[in-house]
Parts: sequence; structure tokens; C-alpha cells
Amino acid sequence: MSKERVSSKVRKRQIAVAAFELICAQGIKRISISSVAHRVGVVPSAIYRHFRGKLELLESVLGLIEESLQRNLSEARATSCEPEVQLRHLLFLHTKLIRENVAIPRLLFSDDVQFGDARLRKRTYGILREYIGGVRKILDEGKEVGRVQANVDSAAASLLFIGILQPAALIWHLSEGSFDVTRQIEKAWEIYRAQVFSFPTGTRKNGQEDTR
Amino acid sequence: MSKERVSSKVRKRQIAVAAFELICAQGIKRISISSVAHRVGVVPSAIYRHFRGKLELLESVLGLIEESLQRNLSEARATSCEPEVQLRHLLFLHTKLIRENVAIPRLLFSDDVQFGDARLRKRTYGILREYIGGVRKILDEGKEVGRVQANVDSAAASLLFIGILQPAALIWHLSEGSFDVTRQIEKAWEIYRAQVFSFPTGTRKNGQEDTR
DNA sequence: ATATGATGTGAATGGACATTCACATCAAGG
DNA sequence: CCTTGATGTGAATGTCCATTCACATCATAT
Repeated sequence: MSKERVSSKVRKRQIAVAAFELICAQGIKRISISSVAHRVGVVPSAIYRHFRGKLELLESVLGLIEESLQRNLSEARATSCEPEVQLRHLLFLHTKLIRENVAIPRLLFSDDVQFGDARLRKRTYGILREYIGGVRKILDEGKEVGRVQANVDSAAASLLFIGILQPAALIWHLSEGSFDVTRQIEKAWEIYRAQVFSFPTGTRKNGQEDTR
Repeated sequence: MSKERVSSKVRKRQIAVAAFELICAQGIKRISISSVAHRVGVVPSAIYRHFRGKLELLESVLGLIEESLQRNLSEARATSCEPEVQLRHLLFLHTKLIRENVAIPRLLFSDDVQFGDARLRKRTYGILREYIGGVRKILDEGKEVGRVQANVDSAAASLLFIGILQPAALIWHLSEGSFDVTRQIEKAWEIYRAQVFSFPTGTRKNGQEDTR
């Protein structure tokens, strides 16, 4: 059936990628050992030569997602030393990533992860914490050099950063593409940026806490 | 098996509620006609006296969710005529709702809805649009009376409002409750509020667009 | 009181799926 | 060449599930 035999290391990745792509295309519910095997060009039982079971396969897919997110983080940090530019670029990359790989939110929010094995949940938690931690680091560094408002809570701001995109992506998917996600992100970013970042001159004043 | 016979109208709701509670407790994947029937105290085939199939049942659960969200919206609007207070209260209600009924995000983001029947997807889309529309209305009214910054895009701001809570709820659930969701919401709201709402005096100035 | 329609039951059917196992085939080293 | 371990195959098993159907039972209107 398959063209050739391949070393386990290569097959393992092939299988994980196939599963990832299937989730993108059809959602989590429809991936089965059978469907993944078929996509790789192999018989279902062959999967078990490389994974102990479905759980281990899903863990492997989470690994792929982790890679993508980390890659984005690195790329964003490399673009500029300006925290605002870094974060803006990260938002751009994140938007792109999710548009092209619906599998990511799909899997991360899926039932299998959220209610399935504790191991999957912990793994997912770790991945998200790492990513959000990266965002937070950008903000904290920005604070040090005075580019980020000192009175902004960086933990909260890093999560809210995710909130810029998450609802938009959801609606976008439900609307079957008719919703203008790019515009939404743009406008939401403006709101976010204006509050989180200091102005270049560093002389913005707007009395934050003593008004209520 | 069941204590008594009940009219279809009542049973229908019982069944929908049972399904909703099961989703809360165990996630979507584990609800089956069997499990729902068992929870109601009835035999699986009895479900089909009231619903054409599983799809119709899920639609019915979506109806329950719609009710909750609309109820929150009404209650929030009734608390005050101040848009800021209304929105703050809505955030509070929303937090509470999601903490107590994990089923809501669970179902709305589930595979069954996102990749299942187009009908479910449209229904969900409608529910969310209605809810977000309500938020937007609050913001637009606020603009009219000068309580909301005129240069804020209300469509974007209403979606970002959802973004205050959504990522926090996700992390909270993954962390198995150890994450302090209340504090996160509080801080994120501060960021949001400060940018979206005008100050009581209406004299805030911070040059929005000419800085980059 | 009895006919009728609504509600509930138990058994049965068929499909999808994860997993296992005995066997086949290949690649590489002795 | 031939042994050995890794990779792949096809069939089989057992479980869970949605759905259907013939039959039972109740509620009520006539």
C-alpha cells in the first residue's frame, strides 16, 4: 500500500503531520486511527508500530503546535528591539497561523484535551503558559525601557493580547469566512496598544486610577 | 423506570437540561442519547419521542444557552443607565455564568458545532452575534451620551469585550482552578475600560491617531 | 367505559472505532 | 547467505453508539 518503508522517526512525524492536517480540514471528531493511517498511505494497525495509542498521537500533534507557536515568538522578537513592533508582528503571525491552521484552536479547545486524559490537559496548559509567558516577557522588557505603561499589569495584558484574536477567530470561522477578521484585529489592536504602550515621547498623561 | 409520564413540552426541557448538565460535567464527547436518557430516568428510545435525533437535541441545548446570555444582557442593562456600569456588570455575570456552566464555551467551541451540521453552526453564529450586538448597543448608546470615546470602533470593542474573558476562562479550566480568574478579569477590565470609556469629566485627551 | 393518541419500553440492527495478533516483508550486519 | 529486528499487513474482536420498531401503558375526551 505504502510506497516504501521508512524509519520510525520519519514515519512518526508523517503521522503527526497527517493528523494535524486532518484536524484542520475536518475537525477533531473525524480523525480516527483509520483516517490518519489512510492519509499516510498505510494500514491502521501500522500506526501502533509508532504510537502506543491515540493519546500518544494527539500528544505528538500538540508538539507540532508548540513548535509553531515558539517559532512565531522567536520570529517576532527578531524583527525589532521595539516591544510594540514585536508584539504587533506577533499578532500578525498569530493571525496568519490560525487562519491557515484552524487545527490549533480546534485541538486546544477540544473536548479531548479539556476533558480527556490529564496528561493532554497538562501538556496544553504548558504550551499556552509558555506562549503567554513569552508575550509577558516582551511587555516586561518594554516596561523596563519605559515603552510600556508602568501601571499596566503585564500578566493580565498578556492574556488580553490573546483575547484580541480569539473571539475574532471564532466568529470568523462560524461566519464561514464572511467576517472581516483582519479589520477586527486591526481595530482591537488599536484599543489595546493605546492603553498598553507609552507614546514615543513618554509624556502621555491620563490619570489612571483616581477616577472611580 | 421513570417516576411518571410527563407532557412532551416538559420532557423536552428536562432532556435538554440533562444534556446541558452532562456537558458541564463531562464534556461533549461523553454525552450520548443513552447517557442523557439515563440521567432523565428514561430509556434511550424514549428520547426519540421528543427529538428527531441528536442534532435536534443539541439545537435545543443551544436554545438554553441563548436564554442565559439574553438574560444576562437584560439584567446588566437594568442595573444602571451608565454604560460603563452596565458593561462592568455584564462582565461579572458572564464570568459567573461561565464558571458555573462550563458547558457553554464547551459546546460553542465544540467540534460538533464548528464542523458538524451547518444548522448548528448558523444557530451558534446567531446566538453570538445577538450577544455581541447587545454589547455593541451599550457602547453605541454610550457614545451618544459621550461616555464612550468617540474614536473607539464599537464593533471591535464589543468583540474585544469577549476577549477579556475568553482566554482567562480557558486557562482557568486547564489549570484546574488554580488560576486566579477573578483577578485576571479585574486587571484586563481596567485596561479595557481605561481606553474605551471617557472619564466622567469628559475631558480626557490623549491624541489617538497621530502618534505613529 | 372505551377508544385514541401520546408517552414509554426492550430488543434488535448496523456502523464506526480502537486495539490486538499472527503473519509477511524488508534492511542491515554477522 | 542468513539471522534478526524493525516495519507493514489483513483479519478479527469487543465496545459504544444512534436509530428503529413492535409492543405496552397511561390520560383523557367522548
